[in-house]
Amino acid sequence: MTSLQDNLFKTLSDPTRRAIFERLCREGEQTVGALTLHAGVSQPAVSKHLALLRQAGLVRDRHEGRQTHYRADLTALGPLVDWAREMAGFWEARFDDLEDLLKRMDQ
Amino acid sequence: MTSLQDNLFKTLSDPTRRAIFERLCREGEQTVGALTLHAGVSQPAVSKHLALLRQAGLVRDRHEGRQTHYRADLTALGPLVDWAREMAGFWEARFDDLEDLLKRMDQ
DNA sequence: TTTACCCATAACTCATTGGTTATGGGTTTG
DNA sequence: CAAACCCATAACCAATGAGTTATGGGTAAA
Repeated sequence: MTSLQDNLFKTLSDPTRRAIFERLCREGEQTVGALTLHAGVSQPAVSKHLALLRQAGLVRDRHEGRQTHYRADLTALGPLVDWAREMAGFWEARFDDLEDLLKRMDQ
Repeated sequence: MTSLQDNLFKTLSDPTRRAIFERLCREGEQTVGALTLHAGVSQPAVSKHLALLRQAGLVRDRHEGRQTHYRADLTALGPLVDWAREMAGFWEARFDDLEDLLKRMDQ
């Protein structure tokens, strides 16, 4: 019964972890060390966050020598957007005044 | 420092709570009692979930006699969708930068 | 080879939180 | 008025999880 959204929401609900993901989105591939410099927590903490992000499919890792490079995988956000769209769909079927949200989602 | 997304992700990360929200999206306004029937947890648990959903702006309540009606407010999902779009935007921007750079290197 | 470095895992602590039962305020019903 | 009902809050408990320090495996550097 554990849905796809479960892992995504849980994984992104922690601010530190989400910040790591955001940084990977903004600045592209980063090593664990580089991420640790700006994370505000210890290196093991960063490693654990990265492991969870990887388990959720939000990042991929690449080993090069003694360092590991991580990069964001945006396609994993699909189910999240789909979920929001589905919820909006149910809602829109009943009422009609959220043009605002739908516009932002449809673009 | 606590962003808008913080509350949204945290609030939606619990499966029971998200199921309550989804039900309100699907079936419209519901009383606490009706929600409790399908929530699989006790009535106080449902009340606490609803309080958190309300705090996140995801639901609104309406008092009528001795029962309280809750309904979903989808506009609260806006920041979540915006965030996903922003992340995808960063990703595309980097990609464009790369293409731009490669193009300049070619000539 | 020895040393230094990068990262992941283990072991543990502490705070958070989702669950429970108990209870009370407010509202209908008998 | 009395009783039943709906919901929210209080108080408590157990599990989860995010953080730490310690450590080890693997790779580059001296």
